[in-house]
Amino acid sequence: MARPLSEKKREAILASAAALVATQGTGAPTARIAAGAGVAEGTLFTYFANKDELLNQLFLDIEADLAKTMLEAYPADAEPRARAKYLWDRFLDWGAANPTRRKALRQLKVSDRVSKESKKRGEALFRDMKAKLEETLAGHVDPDGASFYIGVVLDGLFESTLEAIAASPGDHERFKKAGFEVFWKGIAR
Amino acid sequence: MARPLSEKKREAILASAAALVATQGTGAPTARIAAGAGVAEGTLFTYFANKDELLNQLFLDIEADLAKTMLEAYPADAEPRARAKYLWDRFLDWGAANPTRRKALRQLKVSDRVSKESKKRGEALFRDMKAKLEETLAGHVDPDGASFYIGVVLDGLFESTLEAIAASPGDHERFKKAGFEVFWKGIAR
Amino acid sequence: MARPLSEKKREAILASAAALVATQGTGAPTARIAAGAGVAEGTLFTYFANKDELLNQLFLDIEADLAKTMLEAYPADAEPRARAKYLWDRFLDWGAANPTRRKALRQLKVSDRVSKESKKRGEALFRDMKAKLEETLAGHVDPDGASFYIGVVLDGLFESTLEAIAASPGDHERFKKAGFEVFWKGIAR
Amino acid sequence: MARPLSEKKREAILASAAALVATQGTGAPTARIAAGAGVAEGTLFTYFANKDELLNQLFLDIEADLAKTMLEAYPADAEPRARAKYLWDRFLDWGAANPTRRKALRQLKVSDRVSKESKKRGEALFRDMKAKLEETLAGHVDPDGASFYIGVVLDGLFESTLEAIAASPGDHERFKKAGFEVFWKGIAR
DNA sequence: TATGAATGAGCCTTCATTCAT
DNA sequence: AATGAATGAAGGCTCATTCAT
Repeated sequence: MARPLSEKKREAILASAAALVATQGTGAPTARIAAGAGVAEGTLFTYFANKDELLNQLFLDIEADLAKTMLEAYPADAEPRARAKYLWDRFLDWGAANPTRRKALRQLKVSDRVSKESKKRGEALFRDMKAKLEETLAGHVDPDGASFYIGVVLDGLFESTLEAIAASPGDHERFKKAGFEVFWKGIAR
Repeated sequence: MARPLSEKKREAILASAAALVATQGTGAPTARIAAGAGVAEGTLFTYFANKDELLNQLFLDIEADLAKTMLEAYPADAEPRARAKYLWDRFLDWGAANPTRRKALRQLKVSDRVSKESKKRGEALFRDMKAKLEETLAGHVDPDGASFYIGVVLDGLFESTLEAIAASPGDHERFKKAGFEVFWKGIAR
Repeated sequence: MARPLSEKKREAILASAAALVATQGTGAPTARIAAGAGVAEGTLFTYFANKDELLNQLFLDIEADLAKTMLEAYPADAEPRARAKYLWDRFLDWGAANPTRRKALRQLKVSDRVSKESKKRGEALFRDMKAKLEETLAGHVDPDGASFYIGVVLDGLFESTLEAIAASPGDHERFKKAGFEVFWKGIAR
Repeated sequence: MARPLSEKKREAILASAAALVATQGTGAPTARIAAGAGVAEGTLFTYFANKDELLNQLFLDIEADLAKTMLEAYPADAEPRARAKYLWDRFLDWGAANPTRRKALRQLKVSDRVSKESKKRGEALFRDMKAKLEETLAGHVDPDGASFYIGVVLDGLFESTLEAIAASPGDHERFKKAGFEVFWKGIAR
């Protein structure tokens, strides 16, 4: 190989794809994605075999980013509520700080161009976190349906709360706090 | 009139659109939608001026269906918890009974081809129901942020619970009940 | 036949066709022509077998109108110049009074949807007039190429002069007079 | 650059467009134009943003060609009649030599797909020529309405004469000469 | 490797014409 | 005869992907 693939370009393409998928959905043209990344149309295909691969990689890239963010500096020794609150806050702050990636993720989640395989790999990234959370909540939750609460409810509340924050940014802190309360009280035994 | 526009055909087109949008998103070809409805390609455009109008009408059609379902036979005289439970159950049963329309709605909600105007009109359909719910909950919820709880949280929990039911239909009743508990406890004062 | 074809409707269709062909060319949709005539889309086809026939009939209709206008009240006994001037003036006044039909005619003349047969029949309508004109000019024109002068030059000057009048209506009379002078002097022996 | 836009292809597309517009008008399908130029359907749109732009460029291309032809080797020192005759002959010879482009021009002139802006730019190409002609004719024409004579009459006679030549090619030289005589005598003071 | 012109399948939409009412 | 919904071929244009440079 004369020149190795440039990681910088790969990232630029993913970033451009995120921005366009966020606003236009998966129908965003590869030509426009390439232009947004400052590379030629054809170059996109030296980094991603085809559009579907780009979309799947983008999905995994965002999921990995989110998962990494959530587990960073996790206060393993704090009391349960504080640990849960920590995850919740990280979650929310990431969403508020990355509106584009969050919107792109929302589109990718409903697209059948993201394969089941990718979705499974995406979930796997959160497995560790979920395990930690389950541990944390062991003494707190209503045991009837614990995994349902954790996986699904949290996700739903997260999405909704971010939506509310996006619509009314001034209430960021208030919604963040209130949302957690709903979660905490809702799952209580 | 030579031949009146057939309500049956209009509905067939909307049904076909729902089915295809559910699986392929708003990129589903009009030709395929027409074929699915058993009409000629051109006929679609005598019922809907263009694809965007079809998509917007589909959105409103589904929202109206859902709103109507929820308010039918509302037990205005029951005690608060029962009234809230009634809405929750209707919501969920509709979703479980109409997986295609629900998936289509999910796609339409993240599409920018559905206009803000349509989204506003969609919300209006639920205004009455939300008013009823707020009344119902007046004595129960934490007054700090009641509207946030009701509008957003309910929606998020609903979506998540349906997702969970879709993934594991056997747990329909269990998830339905558990989801409501989260909601009810979560928002309690 | 239950009801005979209505001459009034036929004319309305031709008038609407003239207006639309004038501005949009022969690509004007039959549906729009029908609407402009106040009849249903399908009705157009009970009066004209198809679009080409409509276009050809329109062509002949306009040519016949023009031919008739020119020969009405022809001063057969006046002196040559006056007779020629008479034709010229009629020609021009018709054009100025019927800008829509004139523009439509211009479009139809360059369209291959008007058959050669129709064009021949159109010319035939002017044969008589041309004969009269040739007689009139017999003593005046340069005999070398008389028919060329009469048919072609007159037409060209006519078209150009009308164009000039359309662009600057205030100069109607001036252009009418000047145009004739060019013709008269130009063809002089 | 990967592959520069090929001037040869651009010209092939324009030539194919001229041929098809000449016979079928501006309704000629882009697919057929592309095929006639030996390129893929899509390629046409890398050279021209859309059909209207192709049509406008074609119009300007032909006008520029004609304008250039007329001013080449202009005998600025000859006597007035000779200079006028020179322009007339060039005009006519171009038309006779380029029947396709002339017919296409005729279609484009009556089409509303050629913008006013393009028509204005087309006229500008002849401004210089017209100025030269006016100078030439200064001592010859009837001063009352000189610009009317020159701009409009010449154009009309030109068009008519070419039409006559096209219909009867054997008379080319005769019509060329006769047409000029009409012009020269017609505009004389 | 990077570029962007070239390709042609596929999409949305229009429209002349037919036909049920 | 009149209507206008129904039809499907055709048109303009987009776009993922290929490939010459």
